[in-house]
Amino acid sequence: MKTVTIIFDTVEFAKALADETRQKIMALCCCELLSVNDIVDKLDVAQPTVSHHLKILKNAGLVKSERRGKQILYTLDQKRLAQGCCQVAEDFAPSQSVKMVVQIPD
Amino acid sequence: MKTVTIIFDTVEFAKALADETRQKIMALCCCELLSVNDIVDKLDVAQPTVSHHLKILKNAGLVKSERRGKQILYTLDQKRLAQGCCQVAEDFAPSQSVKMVVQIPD
DNA sequence: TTTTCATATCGAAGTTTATCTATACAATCA
DNA sequence: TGATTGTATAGATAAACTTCGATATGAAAA
Repeated sequence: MKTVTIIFDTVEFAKALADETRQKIMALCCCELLSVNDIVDKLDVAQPTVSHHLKILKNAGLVKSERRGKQILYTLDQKRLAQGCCQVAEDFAPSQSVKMVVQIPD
Repeated sequence: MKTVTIIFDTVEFAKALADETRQKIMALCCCELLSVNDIVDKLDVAQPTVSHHLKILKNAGLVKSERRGKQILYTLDQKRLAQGCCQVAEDFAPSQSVKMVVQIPD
């Protein structure tokens, strides 16, 4: 069985998650591509605030982005998020086996 | 199959994890009972700082404590930590199935 | 090219957080 | 009881973070 270990900075990972607005953004762009303004429209915060949070999520590797015309579309990297969760569990709860059970290939 | 859903405040959970000193404390008392001074001795921070972080971890449900004489022993609640990780993955990465595969009963 | 639209960056204000020293509290020991 | 030991709390300070308005940047449209 081949095992690939992903190196994660668990502090940066946790910090990226540790904000209510960021969690709302993550929930919004969890399963779809959204522009910055799409997110602004659905939250009660200003556009620079959303950009700021997206940057933090991006630096932590939790969102991917692509330009489409004038817009930049963001989406949550679910796989990476799940990997981060698994690593935290592995690092701190080794007696509890937490795994990504089913991973549907692209 | 009986399923028990644990209600977790994922923001509080992530905030509890989002500090380097707290992650060090978690790693230390992950698999054993340690007194506050045990932890102080192994880290380069003052005793009140350790108490402060233990309180945050306790409020998040991530550590359990018990008094033994003058000391108070702390240990990480691995199960709860693993549950928190699973819930974050479930909430934000529903396409990735993250489960506690094996859970050894007490 | 100029204008418009979408996003990023800057700088400031207010809040939260981490850390320390000093001190209070709680349990044991003499 | 009084002293000692271990932990928690209080208060202060500095750093980090969130948020905003203003503005810069970059791409597309006129």
